[in-house]
Amino acid sequence: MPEFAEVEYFRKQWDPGLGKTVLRIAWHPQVRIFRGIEPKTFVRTLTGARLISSGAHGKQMFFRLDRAGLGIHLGMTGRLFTAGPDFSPGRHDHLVMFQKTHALVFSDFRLFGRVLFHPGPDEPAWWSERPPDILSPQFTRTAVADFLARRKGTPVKTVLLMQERFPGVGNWMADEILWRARIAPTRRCGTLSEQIVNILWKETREVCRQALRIIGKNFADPPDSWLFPHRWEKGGTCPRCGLELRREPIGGRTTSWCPHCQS
DNA sequence: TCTCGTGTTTCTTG
DNA sequence: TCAAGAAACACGAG
Repeated sequence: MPEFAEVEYFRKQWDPGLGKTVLRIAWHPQVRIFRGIEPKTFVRTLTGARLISSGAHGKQMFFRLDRAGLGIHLGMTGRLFTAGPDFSPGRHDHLVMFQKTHALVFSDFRLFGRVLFHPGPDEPAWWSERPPDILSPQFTRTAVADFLARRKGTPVKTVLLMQERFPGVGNWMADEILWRARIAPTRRCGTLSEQIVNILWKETREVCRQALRIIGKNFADPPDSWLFPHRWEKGGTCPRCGLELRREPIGGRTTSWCPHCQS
């Protein structure tokens, strides 16, 4: 579920814990989302640490504590929420940080999520070396054009899912962007004209901007004028031309698009 | 019982 | 060395 705007929504769910100390943690150390983390250091460092701030970049979140950095990726089914201090963790609640007034919970039943841990107050490389945010001035049309030019033979849908250039774009956002830009998801990057690449760049930013406004705030669904509400409906139709949408796997992901509008 | 999936990593092939 | 595609991961929902 979580892409760009949803990640921002989940990041804020731990806001009630900002400025407060972690009294104890409960976790499932054997679960694969914690791979690479040394259990003793993890528990010792987090216990007694204070949550300072949080940030989201693409699908990656970063929680800064006064003596450690905690990275969370939600994978397919991860979510963050806040519960009362007497919260009792369920089977899929793999990390709970208990504070005096709240419990900060990371839950993920499919275990495609990932927790990254960095003991120490400095920024770890996996956070400081992130690529330019799509809504930042560094996300230029030239950068996008260069990236596509190096992947001439790849379907454009597949390229939009590459996090090193399009951080935060996931399956539904990629489909939404291509639908707006009227580009068929199967098109190879090498066949896109400069003008089409410019439209793609512009719509990428536009979908991110609007998703953040609509979904990032309170997890509201995008309006009927978007492809989003129609993409999973059986016999779903294009909100622009009314003809039936096509659904097929492209680059290993289920893709919904309008063969009439997109070419 | 069987298929599918709003993601990433790793392996294989070219 | 790099690009492209496919498999693997885990489990609930329909």
